[in-house]
Amino acid sequence: MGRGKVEVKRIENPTSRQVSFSKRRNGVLKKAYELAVLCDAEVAVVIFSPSGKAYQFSSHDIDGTLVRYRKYVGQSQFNHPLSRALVWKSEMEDMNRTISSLEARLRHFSGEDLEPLTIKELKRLERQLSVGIERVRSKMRRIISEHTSQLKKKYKGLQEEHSRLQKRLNQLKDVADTTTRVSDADGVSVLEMFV
Amino acid sequence: MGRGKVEVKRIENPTSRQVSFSKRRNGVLKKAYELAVLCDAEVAVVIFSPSGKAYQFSSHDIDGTLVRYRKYVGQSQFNHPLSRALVWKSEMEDMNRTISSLEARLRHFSGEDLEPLTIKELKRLERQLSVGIERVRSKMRRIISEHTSQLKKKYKGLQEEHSRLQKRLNQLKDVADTTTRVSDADGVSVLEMFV
DNA sequence: AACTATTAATAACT
DNA sequence: TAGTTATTAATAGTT
Repeated sequence: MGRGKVEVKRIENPTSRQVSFSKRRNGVLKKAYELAVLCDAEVAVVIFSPSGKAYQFSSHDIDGTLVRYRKYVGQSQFNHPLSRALVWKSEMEDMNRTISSLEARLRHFSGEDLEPLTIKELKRLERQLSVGIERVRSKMRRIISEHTSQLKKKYKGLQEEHSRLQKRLNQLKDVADTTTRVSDADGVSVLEMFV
Repeated sequence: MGRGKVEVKRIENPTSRQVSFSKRRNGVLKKAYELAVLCDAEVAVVIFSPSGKAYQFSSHDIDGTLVRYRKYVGQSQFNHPLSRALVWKSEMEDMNRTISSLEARLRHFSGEDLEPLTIKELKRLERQLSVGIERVRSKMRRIISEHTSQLKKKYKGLQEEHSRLQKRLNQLKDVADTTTRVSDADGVSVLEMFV
């Protein structure tokens, strides 16, 4: 149906190939449409050009047709959305179970929902709690003692500073007394010179 | 391309429709194949006959082509597997965060990983732990006291049974003594009759 | 993008 | 369902 028979193999000339793609693409889509209308069939066609542009025809909803096709060929493939969904679902159920169990243990640690526990489990729980509380208390003691020793250090520093200042003050007082005795006439307190 | 032009509308004659379906189906699949080979395109075709049978052509992996198509049209549809996957992913991340937080709280209750806690949080934790341990201990006391009172009850029952039996035994001894005194000649102990 | 010579598809019939 | 044929439809190469 052209000027000469064509061999079914890749057209090497890029221009010819592009032109043929346009023509034949329309041909396929039209044929698909006619098949669907004339013969009451459900048809879906997806075409990607070599440059990556997509073309599509579907007589019904394309997602519906593709889902129907997957159901038809069976859900055997592991990478299939449906089976993936099942895998995820089971993973989420797993996580939910983990969460429930963790929440139950937390409630037990708070002394709630103890009804289902046996005396043995209660003993174990008490042991864990007393270990826990002892660790928390020891941590608090350590923190408090660190705070305290820091305060002590600061206090000691201040004390030293204080005594240094006291000493300096006394020295100044001595100087002032002497100076006052020597020349009190000008009426200026030597102490005021140090304020 | 047949004996007379055909209007593009559903063929009413079921036989003709079935025959046309067969021929045109092959036509579409062949055209799709030629398009793919000649023009280096990626093509996927899915056809369902009115009776529900599926036919398919794809130049590459059909699932790959369909996934590529979905990516191409965008993940806008909410029911789309890809966007569903994203929703699931975020839900799972959420659950993972929940699990991590629960595990951290459990470790804190066990007195582990206390480093990041402030003194205020430590105090709160100690309070919770002491409430918890007090509840556990009270629960244990209740259970043990119930056990004890049950044992007491059983013991009392046994005691009563015991004294009843003692009494009965004494009565029998009395009878035996009397009988022995009356007729000891046949050498048979009356007691043995009660064994 | 339009034309046209030629091949391909297929409707009706067997 | 398959083969034949008359006829239309598709399209390769060209303008």
